[in-house]
Amino acid sequence: MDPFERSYEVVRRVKKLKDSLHGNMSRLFKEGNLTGPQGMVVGLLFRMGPLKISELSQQMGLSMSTVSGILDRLERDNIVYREKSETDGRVILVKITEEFKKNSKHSFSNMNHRWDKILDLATDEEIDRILEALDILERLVEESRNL
Amino acid sequence: MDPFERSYEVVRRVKKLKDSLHGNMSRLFKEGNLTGPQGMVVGLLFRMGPLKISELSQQMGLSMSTVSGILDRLERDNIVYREKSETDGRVILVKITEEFKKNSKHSFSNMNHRWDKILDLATDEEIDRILEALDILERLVEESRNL
DNA sequence: ACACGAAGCTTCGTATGCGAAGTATCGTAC
DNA sequence: GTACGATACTTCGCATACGAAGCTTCGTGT
Repeated sequence: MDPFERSYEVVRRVKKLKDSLHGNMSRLFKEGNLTGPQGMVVGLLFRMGPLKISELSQQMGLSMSTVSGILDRLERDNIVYREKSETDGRVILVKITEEFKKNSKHSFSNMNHRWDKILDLATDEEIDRILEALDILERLVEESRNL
Repeated sequence: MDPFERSYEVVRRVKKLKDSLHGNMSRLFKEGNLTGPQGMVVGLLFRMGPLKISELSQQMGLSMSTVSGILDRLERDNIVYREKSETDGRVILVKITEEFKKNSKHSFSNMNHRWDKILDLATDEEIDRILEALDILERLVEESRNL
């Protein structure tokens, strides 16, 4: 395989992998009429309690402006709401509405549980190999930035 | 690490990796005022000659509707153009404009060359480990679809 | 007190990205 | 030769996604 093909092959596979993970997540959350990112927000809030926008942004690896848009739609559908922090007027705390909490806590934790299972299918050794390979790839991409 | 953390860790890392690759590509192409996907289209056309929309779609792992939009913008900027196939009226052939070819062929092949180099930094053994890990992950995601 | 940079969000413009529905053309069965 | 399913694209509606610019609030220095 020449370098061109090899590079594209890896990029394609990484993309496909990310798509599969994303698609998997989306499919899980779809039962609750949530998209992947929306489900991730709600999952984080269920698990960690109220979060700042910046914390959500950091946890999800997305820019604040993107998170802001996702929250707009979640708020529109009455799933979460924004609340100004009392201690710092700049900060917005995102919380799950009581209504959604009441209606969806059970089914949602169920979804999350199934999501957790995804990697349970792997042996510890396989997990190690995966993380190692991700390390290598990350390093390569990092190094290549200086070419 | 509990299962939740482990799953999210892998997802985050895969996403970060895909972002790095994508960002790297975008940075390279930015010199020619092209976004990542746009650069990929032009790169494929330079390398393989005129292509059908469906072929581009398949090569890039994107839906036809997405490719169609990318082509709209490339056409707007006079970088590529659509041409109806003579043998099959349904088929559209995408070609690079002479203008862009003349102005950008050199710098573009330069970009592509640097892109090729990204994985040259890896040893063959590392490449093998990467592809193996990607295999494992793909298999896991595939299997977990039936949970 | 007040000026002023920094921090936290939102808004805006643009580019992806997808699936569903629509359009045009091709092949084929009849 | 014509009806009709299949194929190749486009269009539409929506949800991400980002960076740049704007707004408000906080801290700090004076």
